[in-house]
Amino acid sequence: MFSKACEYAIRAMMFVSQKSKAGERVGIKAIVNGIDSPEYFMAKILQELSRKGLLQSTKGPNGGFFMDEAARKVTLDKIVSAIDGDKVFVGCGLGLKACNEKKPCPIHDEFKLIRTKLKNMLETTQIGEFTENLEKGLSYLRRN
Amino acid sequence: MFSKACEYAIRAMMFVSQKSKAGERVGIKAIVNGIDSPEYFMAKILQELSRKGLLQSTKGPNGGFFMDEAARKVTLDKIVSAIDGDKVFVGCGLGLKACNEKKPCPIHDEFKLIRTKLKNMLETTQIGEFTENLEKGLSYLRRN
DNA sequence: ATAATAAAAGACAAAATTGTCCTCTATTAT
DNA sequence: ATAATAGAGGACAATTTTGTCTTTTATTAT
Repeated sequence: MFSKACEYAIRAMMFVSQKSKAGERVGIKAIVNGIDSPEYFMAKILQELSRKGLLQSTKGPNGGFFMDEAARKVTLDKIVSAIDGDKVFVGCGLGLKACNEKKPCPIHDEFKLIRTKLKNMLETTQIGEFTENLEKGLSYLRRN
Repeated sequence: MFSKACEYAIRAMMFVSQKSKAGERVGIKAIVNGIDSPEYFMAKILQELSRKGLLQSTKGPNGGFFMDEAARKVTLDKIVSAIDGDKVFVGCGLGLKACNEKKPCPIHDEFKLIRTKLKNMLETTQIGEFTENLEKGLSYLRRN
């Protein structure tokens, strides 16, 4: 569904969002430890997210990544788009380039419905929504 | 969503199903031409599908692939499982190994809903259902 | 018998994705 | 000034996926 890079991105954003709400900045090491992802790969992904303005960072001692209130309201589809592009949202389920309303593939309509649901879910879910459950230990971000 | 191999598999099955309904057997070349897929790669995929009993084949002159009535009633999820395994149906949206009801990832429930819809669609769609629209030219299988 | 075809297996190549490492620069708190 | 940290870029390796090619065998219609 999503690429590994995208999965890491989402989890990292959730992690940073949680810490930011508590007023903390988090370094790459802390993030990597918090969500159990590969360090250097994660660093590149965070740079990309930062470049696209989805999270903030400051250099120097006590620097690190953080998210202001606006960033914590960013919806999941923005993160997915930033890392995976729009392929999750636009491609044909059967890989047909020219599949569209006029020349639909056989599962075009059924597939569209699923995709609309997914899109809708991603567009209405803010990254900051998970903080509470994470704090309570009702959901979690590490992979093991 | 699906791998390329899986997309080819589904399209090939639709194609063979259509031809079989008309009483024809189709060789690999005809299939490759009919759905615009890479020949040798397609051959391996068809062998796999054949091995798993999702379609039939006969050797010799006028041999080729075909699907009996039972095969044409096979649902899409069987094809997906045969080629991609169950990863579409079981994995966590965020790539967490241990994500489950007890220790859900933050988007566990939302994601489950989407996946259930997809699963349901695949389980209730028979490969032979598309023949009519294909015949009428209302949907198509080539990628260009 | 011959020719046509799928089955099978393996080798290989190309491309994409994932992951690691290194170097240098910029910024900032102390 | 120094140290800590992110940013940037590039090189590279590992892995997975996709795709190509060759050879051999088995089967079957004619």
